[in-house]
Amino acid sequence: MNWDPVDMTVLANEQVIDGKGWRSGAEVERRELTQWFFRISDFSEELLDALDGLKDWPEKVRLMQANWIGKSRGIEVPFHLTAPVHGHDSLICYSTRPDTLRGATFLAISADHPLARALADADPKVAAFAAECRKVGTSEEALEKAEKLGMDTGLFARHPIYPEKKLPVWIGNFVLMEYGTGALYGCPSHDQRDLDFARKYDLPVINAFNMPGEVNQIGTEALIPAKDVTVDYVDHFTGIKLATGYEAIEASIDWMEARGLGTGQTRYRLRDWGVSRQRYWGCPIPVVHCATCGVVAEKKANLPVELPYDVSFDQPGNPLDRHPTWRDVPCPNCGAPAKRETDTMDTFVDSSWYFARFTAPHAKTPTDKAEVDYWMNVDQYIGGIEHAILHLLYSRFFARAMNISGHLPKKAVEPFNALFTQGMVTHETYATRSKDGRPVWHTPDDVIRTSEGATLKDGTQVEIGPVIKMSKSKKNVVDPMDIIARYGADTARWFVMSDSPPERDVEWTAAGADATQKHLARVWRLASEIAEGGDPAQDEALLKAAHRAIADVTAGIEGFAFNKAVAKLYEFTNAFAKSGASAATKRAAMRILAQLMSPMVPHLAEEVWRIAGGEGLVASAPWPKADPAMLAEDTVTLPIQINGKRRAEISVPKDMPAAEVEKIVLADEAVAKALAGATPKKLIVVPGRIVNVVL
RNA sequence: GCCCGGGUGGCGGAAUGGUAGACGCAGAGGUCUCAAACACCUCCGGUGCAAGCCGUGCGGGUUCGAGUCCCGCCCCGGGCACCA
Repeated sequence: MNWDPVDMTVLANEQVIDGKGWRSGAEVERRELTQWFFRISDFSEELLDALDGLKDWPEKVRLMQANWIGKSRGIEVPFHLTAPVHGHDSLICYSTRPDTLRGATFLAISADHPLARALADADPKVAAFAAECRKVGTSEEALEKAEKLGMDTGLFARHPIYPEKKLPVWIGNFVLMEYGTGALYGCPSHDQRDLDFARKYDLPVINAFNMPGEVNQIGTEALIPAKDVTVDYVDHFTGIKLATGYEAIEASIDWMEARGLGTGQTRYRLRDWGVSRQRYWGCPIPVVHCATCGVVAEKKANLPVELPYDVSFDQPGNPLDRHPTWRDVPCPNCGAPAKRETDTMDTFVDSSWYFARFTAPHAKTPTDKAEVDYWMNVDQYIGGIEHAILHLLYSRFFARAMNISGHLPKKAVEPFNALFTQGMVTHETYATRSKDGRPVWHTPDDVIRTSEGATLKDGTQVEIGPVIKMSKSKKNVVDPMDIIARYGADTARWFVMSDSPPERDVEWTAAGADATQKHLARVWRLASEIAEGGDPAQDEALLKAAHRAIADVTAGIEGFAFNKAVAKLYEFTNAFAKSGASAATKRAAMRILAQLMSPMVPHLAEEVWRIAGGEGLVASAPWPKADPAMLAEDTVTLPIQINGKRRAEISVPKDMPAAEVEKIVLADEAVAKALAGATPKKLIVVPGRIVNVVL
């Protein structure tokens, strides 16, 4: 945990700025606490495998989750110390690249490794270095970006394959106790981090392989080809010469296992889910600590344990720790005075199953069997991309756990059938400064923005900040109610849908809302002004446009491409406005337009539907179906390219044979001119698409 | 640092490897009007009198043809396990 030694409190990663506490400014330390975990790691393989079945999830989200779970094939190799130290006679190193063992030139252990701790107890210099290591925050980002530091322990271990080689043992701040075994062997030639470390501390660099036909001199860049690339191994212990990384890794594991030098392992990067929070806001952990019985689960009859209401937040730390009447309870087992667990659960716990609770929000039990059976799964889940990993992975885990505990049916272990990740709405930020220099944020409503800058209404200058996602804390929010109040809900909805694809971030602007209203007024006018008479010869063209619109708008809506659906509605409206078709056909076309618009502008659509002669409500009319016969085109326009550049175009019947198209192309003026009597080298006709003449 | 996205006119954006810029906004010109508003029409990537040339973040490559595929970069955003 991040520990603020001045405020005596645990800090979130977000509250650690440049290694210092956000309030106290004190240097933050990494501390270990006894904590509660959910054993999500038991589900690593299952959560990974099941990703393949999530057909209606974005590929990128499945990829991110797969990488997060991080399945890897590797080996545990004991390196024997030249002499036992503090009861340790070997260091077990984990590596995913056992094929590079030849290049191992040092060992590195985490500052939290048992051996490092034993050394620290005995040597203040090691203790000081370990303390230095712990000053780096707990986030993976902080650890990765921190300068790589090491301390030579003076110990040596023998190389398991080349026992004459003695490798120095270092403590490294980049070695994580949480991953692998907390110890690794450094192979600088084929790992950038190891190489940086080796160059810094002047450790040897030995190639385990070269690119075929080369002898690679390693400078400051490690040689790291992809694992499916064939490389040339140097004196490999298995006898392998040319092999891919994958082949050599498997051969190396087999070879090591056969000689009892190591054990093949399948590991996952996914760590258990630490749910303990030293805070008030979170679900209490229903556990009591008893001096005689130990850790005891609260009785079912006493569940749920509720948070106390009379709490004060006037000092840092967890108010539950300072709340005796809530904290001090009898042991559920023996009845002796005992203490409640005062850690609460991560609020991700709540978001991991709220959708299941929503199926029976008043049930006395977490879920109601009949209701979850009926309502689950979620057909379409919509959320921001920032939830791609944590929330969505925890929910998948939780659903499995709830299935095992009988709270969810088997069908709901993947709770979200389809996922759509929408982008974020962003806006500039506006700030003035308080007396002590801290920013005071202002909402866009209170700011007068010109091309030169921005001021408050009283003329005070305002700093313009970056365009970032709308958030209450930065006050860069715009209330959609303002647009609704000014233009009505139909215009507001159409406007919001019309421009940006929903998966993309959008910088909010109200510019264009006026134009949207004009367009909707135009539709209303077109519907009201359908005059009797008209030319039946134009009916077919209008109906074709209508069916084209049905097909395109439907595809747009189903594909979450609302902006494209709106564009097609504009096209159809324009075609309608130009059409001189008969009144009956125009009314039929207008009814189709009303239906297609109804998801976005339901109120207007009902009115238009009515005046165009629609029966009942447009909302209850069945969605129109495009007639394939109406979508077919008889002639197509083919662009003609000469050497890949568009030079002319011809209009031909849709299924004209390629040979006939060729004749027409060769007779074309522009082509004849370019050819100047010669025959083309190549003539490519892509039916219905394009023609390319290669000279 | 690592993983995942994205980068196309003045702007939002469109484009199964096949006419780059659909559709909309903004802008320019015009018709109507005493005038304006509304509405309607035309133009609208850059450059050039024109033919043409250039153009989808940058540099290479594959292909008859690349915004789209491949390799190497740059920039922006999301995530990195205690922001949720």
